[in-house]
Amino acid sequence: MKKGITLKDMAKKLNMSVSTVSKSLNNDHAISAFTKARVKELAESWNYVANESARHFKLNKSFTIGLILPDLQDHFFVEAINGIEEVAGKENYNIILTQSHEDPRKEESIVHVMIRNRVDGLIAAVTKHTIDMTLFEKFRTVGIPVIHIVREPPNDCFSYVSVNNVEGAFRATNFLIKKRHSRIAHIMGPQTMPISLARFEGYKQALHKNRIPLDMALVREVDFSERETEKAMLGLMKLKSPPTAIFTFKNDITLDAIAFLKKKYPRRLASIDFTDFGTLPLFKYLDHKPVASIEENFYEVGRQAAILLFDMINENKPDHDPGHSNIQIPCELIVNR
Amino acid sequence: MKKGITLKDMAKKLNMSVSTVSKSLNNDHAISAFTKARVKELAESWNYVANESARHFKLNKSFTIGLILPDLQDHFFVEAINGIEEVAGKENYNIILTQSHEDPRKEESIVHVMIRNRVDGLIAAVTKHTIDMTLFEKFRTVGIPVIHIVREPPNDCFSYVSVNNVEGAFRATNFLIKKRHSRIAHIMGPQTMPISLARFEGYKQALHKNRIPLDMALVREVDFSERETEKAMLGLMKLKSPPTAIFTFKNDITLDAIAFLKKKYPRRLASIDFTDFGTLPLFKYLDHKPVASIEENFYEVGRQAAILLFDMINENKPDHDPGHSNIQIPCELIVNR
DNA sequence: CTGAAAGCGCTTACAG
DNA sequence: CTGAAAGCGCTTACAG
Repeated sequence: MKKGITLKDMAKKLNMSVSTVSKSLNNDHAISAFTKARVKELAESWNYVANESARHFKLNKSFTIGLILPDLQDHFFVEAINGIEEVAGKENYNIILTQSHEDPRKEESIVHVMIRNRVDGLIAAVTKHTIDMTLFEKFRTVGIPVIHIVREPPNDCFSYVSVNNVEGAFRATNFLIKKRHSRIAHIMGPQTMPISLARFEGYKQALHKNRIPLDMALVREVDFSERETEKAMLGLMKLKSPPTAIFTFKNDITLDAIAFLKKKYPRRLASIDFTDFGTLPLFKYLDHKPVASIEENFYEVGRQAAILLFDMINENKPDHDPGHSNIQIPCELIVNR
Repeated sequence: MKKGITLKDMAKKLNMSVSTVSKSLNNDHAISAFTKARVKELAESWNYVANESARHFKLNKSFTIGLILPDLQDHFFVEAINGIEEVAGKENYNIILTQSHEDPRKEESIVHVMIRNRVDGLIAAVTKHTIDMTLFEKFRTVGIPVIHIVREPPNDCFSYVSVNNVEGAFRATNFLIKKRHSRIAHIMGPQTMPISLARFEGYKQALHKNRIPLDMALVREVDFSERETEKAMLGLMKLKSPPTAIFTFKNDITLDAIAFLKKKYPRRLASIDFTDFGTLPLFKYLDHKPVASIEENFYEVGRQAAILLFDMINENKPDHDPGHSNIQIPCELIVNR
């Protein structure tokens, strides 16, 4: 980096003090219009660009928020980023983006980077394997507000914004019931993820409300690998009374399940209805797909999380714990074409 | 932000000077092992976390590189990020990530943010509509190195890293020729994008090498919208001698083209072979897809761009223009299942 | 309305 | 091996 123009350089040229130059550029009301104009003119012609590092340092604010996400390949994290970006942009904040790649050790080292860089706030989705939250408690110690999104933290004294999983699962299941299905299976995510339990809960509630008894033989747990999904599907299809509809944890599982049926039970393919969470962009090109999917509004999740975060940053009460918020964004059921 | 522990606090406690504490933590060889140990022990027990803002300011380095990308929804940009991240991580650099959302005005404001924040280097993919590069020339003025990726800058005096589009297009076309096609169409991207021209060039070279005359009736330009692709396809299919194979600019176009055939020319669907650029993640679930695709190694593009950038950052010769590099990453032809 | 001065938390050349 | 001091570029309470 070359050295840039400084306030001092301009002060010298204009025969005024550094303070006056600084105040002029900051539109301080104490400065005369004439002086302001002179300063601004010079700044313009010299291409003065303020050194933000110096400001950050002086003001003890970085005007930066940290973002820790597991993996940007999952497109919903990108949507969340866009929501966050919208709010951060308005506040003139920058975003330091990092990925944990689902590795808790990487997550730990990122957390320290964030603290060292004195981000003014943090938004994070923890890894699938994060169970120890003492890491994130450090932010409280140093007074940096943290909002968790999408992945529910295992410890519930953190602020958390996500979609309403229970409600979404309820709707997805209810949709199948309204289509006159009664043998409805659920392929759920790993029980270690709180979201899996929330969606399972919605499934149960929908059955209950419609007086359909819960049959645990129809509930299978997978880890998102194709192999596990195939195993789950095989188990379901081998039942004396196999399901006529399946609500799965998410799109990816549905696609593997459908691929399995295509391969092993092609004649059943058309007669089994799927619902799930997610809306993959390539859906329109698929010949076989879920009849309906829950569209998760991750843009809104990101936006709300950022709004919440800036409330905390701007209220600036580091010692006073405002309690933890828990925001659930409603999600919509989309009937696929 | 609460105030954290400072070097001064620790110096006082240990009855030594701030310089000694600083040097100890930085493992300065002039400091005795004993002193270092004492300092580090206290730092540990007090949970000292260095204030990077202060370091950055003092050292006149931000240890941050800026990233300007058009849109993270395009998954190849995410791959590029991962490549960049790998290198930046090793150098202990942070990444400020921004999206231009294909808007040159947004791009301009981002550029200023980057300069204000004194990033040590920048990696950018310009918007589809960027024609004026004076914006990016500002970085040269202030001595911040810039590498362009993926989107070739309209002005060729910038360093640029991308995949080898000419070679990829050559291979994709050649693959069709080897399959004994001779009526091979090309649906190209907008001529305003240099990449479109590069891929068209590869197409022409493959034809030429195989002594197939170029027939401009077989070449159509689209803007990536479904409507335009349909129009292009209709034109091709209405030819007296329609193509038996089509090389398209990218996956998305192929999918729209196939959807068009399904709708309007279902009987021709099976007999037309497609090749293109890109490898969409959902490919395995599609019933109709290109016979082969060029896999662009964007991870490597990002990695190489970052390596180049850090060479420039670390060599630290802001005045000396090292000339512009142009790196082309080879890409592989993948036969789809 | 303007300016002198202190200070944010570090690093580093220099002196001892 | 350790320390005193300067200084990075800003902002801001205070004095005039």
